[in-house]
Amino acid sequence: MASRVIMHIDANSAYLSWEAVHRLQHGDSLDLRTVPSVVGGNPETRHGIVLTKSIPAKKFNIKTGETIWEAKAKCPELIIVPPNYSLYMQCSQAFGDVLSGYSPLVEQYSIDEYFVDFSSMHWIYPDPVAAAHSIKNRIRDELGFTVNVGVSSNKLLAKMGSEFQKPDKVHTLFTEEIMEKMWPLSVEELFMVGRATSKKLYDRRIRTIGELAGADPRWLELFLKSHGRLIWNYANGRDASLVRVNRHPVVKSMGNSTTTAFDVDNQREAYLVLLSLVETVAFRIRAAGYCCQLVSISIKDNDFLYRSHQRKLYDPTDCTNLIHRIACELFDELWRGKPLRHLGVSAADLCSNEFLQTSLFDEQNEQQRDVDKTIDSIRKRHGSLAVQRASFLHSGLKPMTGGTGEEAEYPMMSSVL
DNA sequence: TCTGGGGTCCTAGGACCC
DNA sequence: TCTGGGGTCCTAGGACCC
Repeated sequence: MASRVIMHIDANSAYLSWEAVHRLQHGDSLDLRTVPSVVGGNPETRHGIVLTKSIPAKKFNIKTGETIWEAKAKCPELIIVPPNYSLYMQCSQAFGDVLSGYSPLVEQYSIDEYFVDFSSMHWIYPDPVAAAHSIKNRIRDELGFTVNVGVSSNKLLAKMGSEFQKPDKVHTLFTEEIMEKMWPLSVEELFMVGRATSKKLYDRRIRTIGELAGADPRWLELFLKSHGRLIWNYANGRDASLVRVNRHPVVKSMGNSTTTAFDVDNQREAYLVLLSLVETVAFRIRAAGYCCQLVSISIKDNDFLYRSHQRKLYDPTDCTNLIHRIACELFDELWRGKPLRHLGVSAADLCSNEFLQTSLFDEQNEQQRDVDKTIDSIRKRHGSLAVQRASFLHSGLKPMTGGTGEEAEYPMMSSVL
């Protein structure tokens, strides 16, 4: 088999770059990328973390995921802009459209990352590195933001390559370069080695990707189970996964969650928050033509203790009221009275709603489904606030919580490339 | 002045059936 | 009265990704 050519294209500081480009296009004179700045939430509503940072902000040691407050302490003149997800969806789309002009084999991996398979393109683009530069420059010149491109023979190595020096760079990481370019890096730089795994590895004197690659995989499996074998293969640059073109978004679950602006300490308020989450979740599963057969809720108390509870359903459903009723029952079984800062609802075990059995004596009757359908169509036409439940009036809560504004057209990344 | 929100996959333990 | 295994399903929690 001819060797494969895979590219991974990653937008540099995606949210922040897109925000910067958008502002420049709308007459702003300041380019956010040139000053210490972050895209982040609002601390007043307890959403205050850094989502993306500019490169000058990185020089102040500001990290993604830390609080706005910590970031400000490191850099008082830091500029903070709130996220605008529907803008990011559009940028992401435009990004993908450029890539589709190069190869039909394009896979969106997340909002700011794509894989492109160039294996069969060698007679159009005989030099993959030149093609990578062309992609990088075209996106920069036409869309106004920069990307990193990793070029290799599989997805894992291409992805690792795109992480090297940023921004606006092309890097290769072919098999013969692994030893020199990848093995000296610390283990936590390897895809799928996070905090917990890197601690276990460090405890056992494995600090670099090279040391992991040289370890005995059977020994790794003793304390990391199957994950040990996975990261050992990755450390050795082995990955046979394919660029999944036209992959039908086989979504496994749809959920929404929210950190409330204040602690929720009574059942009535909790039910209302759950309702606003279920409104969004149920709307999304109906819009995608699904029914769910598993409802789960999660809570986080004011000590950040996280717990969840779920229930399998006998009849699949996409009905707002029914899902909400189940969520409330699950809540009563789960909650032990501690004030809560976060609630979530998720619908899983999705199936098509095409042949949904309608039983006559439950909440899933024809009328109920018609009501949901009607409300959905009004919301699609006039926005999510066009119809809202009376229970939210004067509640201080949003009638629909969660979601990004637009439906994402791609599946979320999975742990296996 | 604390610490988001969207996902996927894996594991361990218990229930239940044969 | 006291004892098998194997298989599947369900649930809770944890790890990872962006």
